[in-house]
Amino acid sequence: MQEDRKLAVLRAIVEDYVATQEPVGSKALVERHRLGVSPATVRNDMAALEEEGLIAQPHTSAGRIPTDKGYRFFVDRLSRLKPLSTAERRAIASFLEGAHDLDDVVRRSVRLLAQLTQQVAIVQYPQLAKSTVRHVELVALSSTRLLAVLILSTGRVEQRVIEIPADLDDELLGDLRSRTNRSAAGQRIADAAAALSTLPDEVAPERSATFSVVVATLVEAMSDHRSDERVVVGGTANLARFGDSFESSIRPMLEALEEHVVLLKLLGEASSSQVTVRIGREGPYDQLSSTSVVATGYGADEVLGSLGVVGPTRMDYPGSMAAVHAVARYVSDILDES
Amino acid sequence: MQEDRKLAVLRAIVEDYVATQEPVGSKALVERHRLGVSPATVRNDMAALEEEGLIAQPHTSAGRIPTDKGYRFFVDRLSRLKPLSTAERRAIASFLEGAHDLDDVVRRSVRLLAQLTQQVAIVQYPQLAKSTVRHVELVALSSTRLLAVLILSTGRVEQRVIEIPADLDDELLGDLRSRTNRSAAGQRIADAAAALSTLPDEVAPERSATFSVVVATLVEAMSDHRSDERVVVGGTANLARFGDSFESSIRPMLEALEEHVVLLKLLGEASSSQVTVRIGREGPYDQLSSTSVVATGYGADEVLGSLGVVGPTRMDYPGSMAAVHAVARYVSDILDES
DNA sequence: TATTGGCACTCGGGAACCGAGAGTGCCAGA
DNA sequence: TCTGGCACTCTCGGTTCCCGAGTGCCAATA
Repeated sequence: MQEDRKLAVLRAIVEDYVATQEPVGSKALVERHRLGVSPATVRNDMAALEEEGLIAQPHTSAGRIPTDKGYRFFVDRLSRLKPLSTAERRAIASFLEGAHDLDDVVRRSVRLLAQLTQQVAIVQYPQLAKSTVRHVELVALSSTRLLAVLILSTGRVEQRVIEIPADLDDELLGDLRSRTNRSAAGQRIADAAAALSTLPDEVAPERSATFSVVVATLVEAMSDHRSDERVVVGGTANLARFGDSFESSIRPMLEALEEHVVLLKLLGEASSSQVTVRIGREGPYDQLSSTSVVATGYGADEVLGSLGVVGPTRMDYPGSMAAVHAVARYVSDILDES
Repeated sequence: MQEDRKLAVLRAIVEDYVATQEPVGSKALVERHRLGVSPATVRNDMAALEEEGLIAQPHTSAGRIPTDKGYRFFVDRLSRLKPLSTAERRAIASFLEGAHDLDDVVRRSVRLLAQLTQQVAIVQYPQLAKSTVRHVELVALSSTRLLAVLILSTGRVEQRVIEIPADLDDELLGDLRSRTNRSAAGQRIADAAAALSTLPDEVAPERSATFSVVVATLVEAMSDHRSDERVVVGGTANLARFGDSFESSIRPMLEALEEHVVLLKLLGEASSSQVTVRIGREGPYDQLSSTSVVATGYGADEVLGSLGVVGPTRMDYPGSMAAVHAVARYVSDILDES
């Protein structure tokens, strides 16, 4: 038995099953793919593949379907790179071009990814910790209330309303503005927080309290881990195309999609800038046993956040990986230049 | 035949059907509700109600289910106000309390609404047109690029990157800042846009071009209708509880939920501050023939945006209406005070 | 006149049944 | 090592059949 033909059979099974969503039999296989051997031979190969746990049959008189392990093998060793068509590239570029806002970029990316892959797309907002502070703006709301706006390099904007223990006047406000900006602007979040913390000690005693409150709020905003949980989900309607059983597949997906923390974990496993794939039960989530995640990090120099798609294990891995990769690159570029 | 008993029967049918999701028969009805009459009598009433088109039977040997018209009647005339429990009120308050951001408020509201009603919740961002400008901030990115940040009273923040036709220096930047703020700050969006438009004519000729570009971008940002389409959806997982047929009910819902424009239309029909209900085919959307929308506007003095829930026609109207109403009030309060 | 018990009738849905067809494993021969 | 042949297995779709819930109608009754 030839080893490479056996692998060709595995590849053919994966491709056919992904395309048709039906168990594929030996006869259909030799007809569709020019394997140059008879169905009986293929059957032998299949038996061997099943022995190795790469494929399985749902019931005795049915064709074979790939197992998680089979998909994994396919992804790691068999899948050929599927370059995007120029039309697709153009679509990506033009789709993301008009974005003038971080929110815009994120929302468009999700949409785009969902459309390209025909699956559920997830995009995480750039993580706070990876940003630098671009500007701190303080706007007086009343004589004792202040709106602090934190503008970050990634385009994120955080705001907080602050109650001030003293009456605001223009001079105090100006002082707050210039000192906070001098400490924070241009710094990475962590450094900015550190620099800000020393501010209250550096000003006149009667202003120390006010500075303390403002600085505390800013620092809190900078280290708010909850806002790192921000993700956007799109293409949920593609769940409908799964054709899969509702109970076993779609319901848990919907539930997981609501749980942003779970999603982040799914994405987060893939925080490098390489495209990573989680297949079926490979993760710790039992309910998602029949779904796979294709994800990657984005960001020009360092990884700012992750994005990816979620779909049934039976999905077009090469296509999804290519799309995820391409979108991540475009997003990285956009964030870098703005 | 007593008219009011007939209506009691209708109410009982609606309540039972909503609770059990199964056609309700005459016998079950007299057992569960103390109607004080025999099943036969109820059957007569049912026949009359069916005659009037308020209920129907899915097939001959089944119980009755309410028609859209029946639900409408129930909502308009029969439903008793269902005040929220104090526990629920407390939950709302504490849930929304910690929000320090418009984004936060919106996201928490969706979640809350979805949780309270066990349905899909939709919250629209406050409309731009209804806001006033709180502050315009301009941050230099490089010597020819500028980040404009528009801070609005509702807490919305819009930003744009602007290419400047001249070199930026601190003095020019200061001039831009003070003039734009003098024109725009405190004004309603429409007025601010108008006031800004005259700016380029008021400055020294060599600055006019720069002012033009900045003003144009600001005005564009203020009148960007696309960003009025912003809505957030939550509780999609509750779709799974419909138990309803997937194809006929859930798929179109998922598709509609992706189409934010459609959602806005659904909400928008209800732009007053009263809770309005759209039942089944009452809207122009054929695919959503078996879903209802309970929505209302929020905002303290005027309506800033809408929020509501979407669910199967067979839903708990009194409960949903109460929840929508309550959440809208809380959101209004929060937006008002911040 | 409104209500009620009785009764025949309808019809959906689940259980049981059955046959066709796809696919397999195995074996003997090339 | 591959292939053709063959007996075997099991799912799936269609059909039939029966049970029971629920109805409509009617005659009797308060």
